[in-house]
Amino acid sequence: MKIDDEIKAQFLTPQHRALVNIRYTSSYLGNLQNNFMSKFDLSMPQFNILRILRGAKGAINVNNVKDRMIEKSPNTTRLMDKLVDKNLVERWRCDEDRRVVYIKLTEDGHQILKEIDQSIELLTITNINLSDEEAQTLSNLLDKIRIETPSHIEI
Amino acid sequence: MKIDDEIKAQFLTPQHRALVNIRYTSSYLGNLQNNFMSKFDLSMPQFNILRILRGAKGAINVNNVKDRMIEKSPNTTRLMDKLVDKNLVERWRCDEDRRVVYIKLTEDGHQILKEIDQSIELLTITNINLSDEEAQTLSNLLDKIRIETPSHIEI
DNA sequence: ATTGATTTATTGCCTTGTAAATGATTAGTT
DNA sequence: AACTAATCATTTACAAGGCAATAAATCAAT
Repeated sequence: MKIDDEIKAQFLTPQHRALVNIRYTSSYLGNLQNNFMSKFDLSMPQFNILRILRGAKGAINVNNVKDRMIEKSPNTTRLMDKLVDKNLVERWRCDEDRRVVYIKLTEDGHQILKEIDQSIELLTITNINLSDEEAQTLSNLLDKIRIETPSHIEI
Repeated sequence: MKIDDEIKAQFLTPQHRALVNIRYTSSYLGNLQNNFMSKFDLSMPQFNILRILRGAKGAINVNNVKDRMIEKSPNTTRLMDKLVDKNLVERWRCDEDRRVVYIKLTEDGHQILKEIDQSIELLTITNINLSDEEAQTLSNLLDKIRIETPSHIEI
């Protein structure tokens, strides 16, 4: 459905419509993702951490995980707490630098990733139904929005 | 910055990149909005409710407000709780149908909206730096994503 | 060697989003 | 009239994002 019909609002400009559309579509896609992940008793952010750890092929520290998610570190710690509770990851303090905490997948963690891989629907949470060209255009426009943020707004 | 540089991840397809970009840009824009609104001791969702009430030009019920935000009613109630605490809106139960709750702006509510209007930066939270054509293209692509969600995913 | 700054990770607190259950009221059906 | 269903709003419970503050360890510089 077009954004104008889904939200009972009149947009003053195409820019305004696009902005609301970004927020709305993002939330829509996030819901799809979480909905899918709930079958595995995971949230999408939790799944992301698991994937990052698998990609790392071994133990990495919390900062490395944080860098690969675009989130504030407090959240990373808390998400990992839950994965530890579920026995999907292991966490321990580094001996050389005792500020650092290492983290890696457990066997259970590897196992659940395998199960998720086997689910065909995984496609639907890492893909969208656009052609290569359309997807590229979309990414470029989004990049442009972030690049051209007015300088008087400090982030 | 391009999404590939902001997120230290390699994307397998343009579709995957676009999907992450939507989520990322949405969060980026949401932060800008909340950052701006914090000057008025408001969050963006709270501001949205105030604008909806102004648009309604009088008292409307909670369901009407909910319809204009694409959100679950529990949240609407809670957001309104906070606006009541700040004395920006008024709330009372309907006499004809005692299930219904009406809500409207107070004088303080009108006042704060005026202040926000006068702030030039408001432009930056309802606009993005794209041309009309670009914004239209973006909206069309986002609409398309939502339309073409695979049917085996129930939302 | 000690002080001060920086880094790493965590905790606390607040707001939002979502799902499920509940309460209260009204509408509809037999 | 009585029973059931539907509607409206709220409460409860939990997950997640964000900011600020903190603890602990390390680095750096005098």
